[in-house]
Amino acid sequence: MGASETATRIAELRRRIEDANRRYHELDEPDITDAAYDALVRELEALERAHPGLADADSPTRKVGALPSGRFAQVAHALPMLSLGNAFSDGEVADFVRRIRERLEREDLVFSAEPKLDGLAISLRYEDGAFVQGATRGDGATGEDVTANLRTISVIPHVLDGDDWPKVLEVRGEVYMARADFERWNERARLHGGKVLANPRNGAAGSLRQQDPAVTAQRPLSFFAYGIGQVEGGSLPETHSATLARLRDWGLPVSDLATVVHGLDGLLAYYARIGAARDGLAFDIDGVVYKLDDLAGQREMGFVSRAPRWAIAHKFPAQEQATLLESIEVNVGRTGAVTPWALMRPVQVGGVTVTRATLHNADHVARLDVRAGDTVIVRRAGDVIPEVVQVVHAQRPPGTVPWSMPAACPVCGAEVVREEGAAVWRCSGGLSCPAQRVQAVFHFASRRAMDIDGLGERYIESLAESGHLRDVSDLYRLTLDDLLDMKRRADERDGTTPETVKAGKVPTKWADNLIEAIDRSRGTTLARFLFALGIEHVGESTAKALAQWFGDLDLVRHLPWPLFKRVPDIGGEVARAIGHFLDQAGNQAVIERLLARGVRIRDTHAPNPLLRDGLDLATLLVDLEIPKVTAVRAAQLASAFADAQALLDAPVQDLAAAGLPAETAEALAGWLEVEANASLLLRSARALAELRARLPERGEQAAGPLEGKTVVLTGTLSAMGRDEAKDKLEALGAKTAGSVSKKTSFVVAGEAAGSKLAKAEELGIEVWDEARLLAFLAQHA
DNA sequence: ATGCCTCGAGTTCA
DNA sequence: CTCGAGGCAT
Repeated sequence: MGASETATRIAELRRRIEDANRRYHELDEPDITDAAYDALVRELEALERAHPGLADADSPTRKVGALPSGRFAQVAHALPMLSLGNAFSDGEVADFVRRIRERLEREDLVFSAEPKLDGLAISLRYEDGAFVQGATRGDGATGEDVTANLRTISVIPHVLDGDDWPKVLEVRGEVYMARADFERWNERARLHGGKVLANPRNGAAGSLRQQDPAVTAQRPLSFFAYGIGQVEGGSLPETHSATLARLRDWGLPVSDLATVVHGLDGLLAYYARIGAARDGLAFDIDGVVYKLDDLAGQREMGFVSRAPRWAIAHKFPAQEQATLLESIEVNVGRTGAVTPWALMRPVQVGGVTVTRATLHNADHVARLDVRAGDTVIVRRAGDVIPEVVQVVHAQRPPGTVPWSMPAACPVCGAEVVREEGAAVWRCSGGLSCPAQRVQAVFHFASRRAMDIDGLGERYIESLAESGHLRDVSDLYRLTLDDLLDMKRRADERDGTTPETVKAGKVPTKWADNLIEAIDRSRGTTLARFLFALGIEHVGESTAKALAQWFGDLDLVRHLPWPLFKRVPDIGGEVARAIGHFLDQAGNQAVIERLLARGVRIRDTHAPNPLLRDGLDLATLLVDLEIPKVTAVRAAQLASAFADAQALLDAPVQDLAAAGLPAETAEALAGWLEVEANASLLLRSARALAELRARLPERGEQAAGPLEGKTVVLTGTLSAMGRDEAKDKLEALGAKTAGSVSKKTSFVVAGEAAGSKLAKAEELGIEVWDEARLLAFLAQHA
């Protein structure tokens, strides 16, 4: 970089940092992430160090934070509130420790370590044990008087406990909003139209800045004390840790994660420990803070311009980062759902490189107002999946255009349509769309469906392109040659042909394995088979229910849709979707071919005798969803007519004679006149009779020990996988659910159980550890 | 009609 | 995991 370029860069950095300061402190609307801000400051500091001639007394590196906004009275801090230097790596922490060791000429250093809350730094002034004034940090020397607002925070004592406090005591600490409080607040705000807060930090800052303390009082704010400022007329202990203990004695909240550690190893171990616990903490933190514990040492170390030399903030890798959104593409899913996703310039977030993130649906894109060319903020929240949180509107380049859903499917060109009132847009191409076909096969082969190991999306695509795979039944007639041909094409297409293949050596082991995996999948269960078909609304759980209640593929595949409503948790929508799927000749043909090519269902059994209760004409009439025909009317009809045929043959006046109001009789007659309705009624009645005939006597089925129990699994089990545990519990009659509610019988918690365990404790639901589960399984094996 | 509670579907990276 | 939406009890 030349001298003039350096000067330009320095000016640019100063301008951007000042702008960010203004937004952060005065507007409570940060437009860049903390990590990006830190990076700017560090770059500027480095340049200024390297080019002392370009230093400037007005540079933001010489100030701490921005000037107060002026809406509150100003308060000069008796002792300045300083910020901390940052460390982003173990090396920087080691440098920090080394600097202290060298200056103090001491080997064994004792530090006080504590989490660094993501909130708002404030100072509380107590005189004669009474809270008299509270102020924000402001620029470090002068802050804003927010005493009235701070008084509304219940954990801040108005009067200190005990009587051994100094006459004047300034307590430094952080006002924050706990995550659960933040969530609860926003939930209510969305429901009842209050102010929705962007994140806990902004929530805390904004709440403390209210002109009306009554508004602040509504906000769920908390506080932790972490240090002291001015002290007069009394003395405090000579170590930081003892000072914290004293503050706690006086009734001030101090984080119980604050502790004393020894040397560099102690610091790094603390960092690792808090980092591991981070997601489970009740509040957001962005790092940990280390302070030399003895005050004599602190005094000896002193300060550099804007921070103490005896303390440092060790930051966690950012979980939020800004990056450039290069384009918005769309994906076509198994059901034809067209979902937009963001393609971004690679960025490190929470330790992994993120390049893509889902944008869910068109409404979501519109809500975020995100466009190609935007700078966006990406987050990896508690889980792994990255998410675009926010657009930095201030950094939008000119000439961007709002994104819109393409009118045609990018894969097959069919029209993209949206159902009335629905959120998702779908490709109308159905199975003639190659993308939907590929996804359908991928789903069929997936682990929870037919479990064909080794059949990935890339292979399926290639098989479909070359015409070897038109539908899932073709899987069962693939030959070794088909697979080798497919692989050759795929490698050519992607330019991934291995050198060994070019040299004439064609590996076939993988193909043998795949053929074997396909063959193994021929023996399957009814639940897996039904799930694998990919019927709309039929996921794993509904497929299991269908299998359990009907027990036989031949029965299921010829059942008219109203009969499916006899299964608990299947209503009109789902029943119709199943019926619609089965009504299509093409789908029946696929099932036929699957069976012809060797797929065998191994757990066929008689229908569940509990079905008996709903297998009558009255229930059928309700299930058919005939306009105006309620349960009461259906019962009247069922007792007045011998069977469905009799009902069908009845003239309107007979219907009325059965006790129906004229309006209902007419609606029913009109419905019966439609040919399709009449035949559905007859088909359903026949199916009902057949199903009835197949029902076994209501006998005492071997009820499992967990019959009627709903179990939720969470965390990692060591002795078995989650799926295995799930199967075993279900074999004993339990129902396994994905989330904890008051209906949950008990929760099995493995290692590192998270929110579900917390929820269980909150609801007072029984929790089993792995040992208890194993013991139970062993006992009932 | 309203408010749980579940299920289904789509999704990321190593 | 998170959203949206279906099922069902109230």
